[in-house]
Amino acid sequence: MAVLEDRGHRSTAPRRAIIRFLQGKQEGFTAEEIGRELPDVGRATIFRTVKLLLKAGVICRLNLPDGAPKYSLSRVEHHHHTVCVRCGNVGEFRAATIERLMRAIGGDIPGEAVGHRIELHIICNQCLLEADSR
Amino acid sequence: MAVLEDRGHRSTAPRRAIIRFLQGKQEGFTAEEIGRELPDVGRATIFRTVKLLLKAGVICRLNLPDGAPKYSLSRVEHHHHTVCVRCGNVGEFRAATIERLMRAIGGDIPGEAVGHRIELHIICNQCLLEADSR
DNA sequence: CGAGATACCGATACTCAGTATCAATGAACC
DNA sequence: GGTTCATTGATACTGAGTATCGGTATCTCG
Ligand SMILES: [Zn+2]
Ligand SMILES: [Zn+2]
Ligand SMILES: [Zn+2]
Ligand SMILES: [Zn+2]
Repeated sequence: MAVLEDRGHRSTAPRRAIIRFLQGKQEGFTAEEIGRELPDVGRATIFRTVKLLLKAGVICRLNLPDGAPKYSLSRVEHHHHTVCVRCGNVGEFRAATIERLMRAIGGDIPGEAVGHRIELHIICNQCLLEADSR
Repeated sequence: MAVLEDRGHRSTAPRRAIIRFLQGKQEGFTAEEIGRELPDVGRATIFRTVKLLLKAGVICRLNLPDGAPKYSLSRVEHHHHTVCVRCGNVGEFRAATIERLMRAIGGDIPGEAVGHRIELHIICNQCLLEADSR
């Protein structure tokens, strides 16, 4: 995980700490959450590093309808997100059919298509279970 | 456009002003933009009314990667947005194929699909023209 | 290794979108 | 017209993110 070095950035203790932290995380996390777990790292540095990692494509940001944006390790190249509307947990999915369809729609629309972003809103299995058992 | 009255809200001067303003708008607009055009309406009231109109389905919010969220009159029932990555202008589109596909994908994914949100990132014709003429 | 250039750091103060509070107002209903 | 209570605007606040800046650590090169 020498993404930053590869891009000409320095390897520093705060950056290593942040990268190590988010490698462990399976779910999405907020910037504030990183700060809580790494109290020795300054707030500004957290936002700076998150921005670097975004640009490097290591993580992706998810702007949810309310609440702070969530970040998540991006495990595969191009992908989209599932978001549980109850608990806010974030997952990833990929579907070649979508990509093909979005390319087709891009052709039908005035202007030049350059990308897209898709969110699938779900109620995750865990939340379904909790709802049942109540 | 008696959306608010229909939902049991009162018809007040600020609310009428805001609704009149955004009926004229073809493109997306920000909350701050409303305030600039309606300086007599208090800031809090603008946000309050925007929230009401969101809940009523009259407008929709678009959380762009950076910058303030944009709102736009929602002209048709269920739709998705095109966003120009240069100028930020917002459009709407609909495609039955997408809806069918998203339903199918929802079935393949753990949890219960309850909705989705799709953004098509484009460079709009106007921005393409400007780029050419330079 | 040692020195110099400079990227990076944390603390702090700031911006900007949105929200809570609250006294005053004015719709709605009779 | 009078009562009620939703709504208003001013103001103060929150919370995410950014600018600034003096000090520090990393890199590079000799
Ligand atoms: Zn992702
Ligand atoms: Zn895609
Ligand atoms: Zn819309
Ligand atoms: Zn454009």
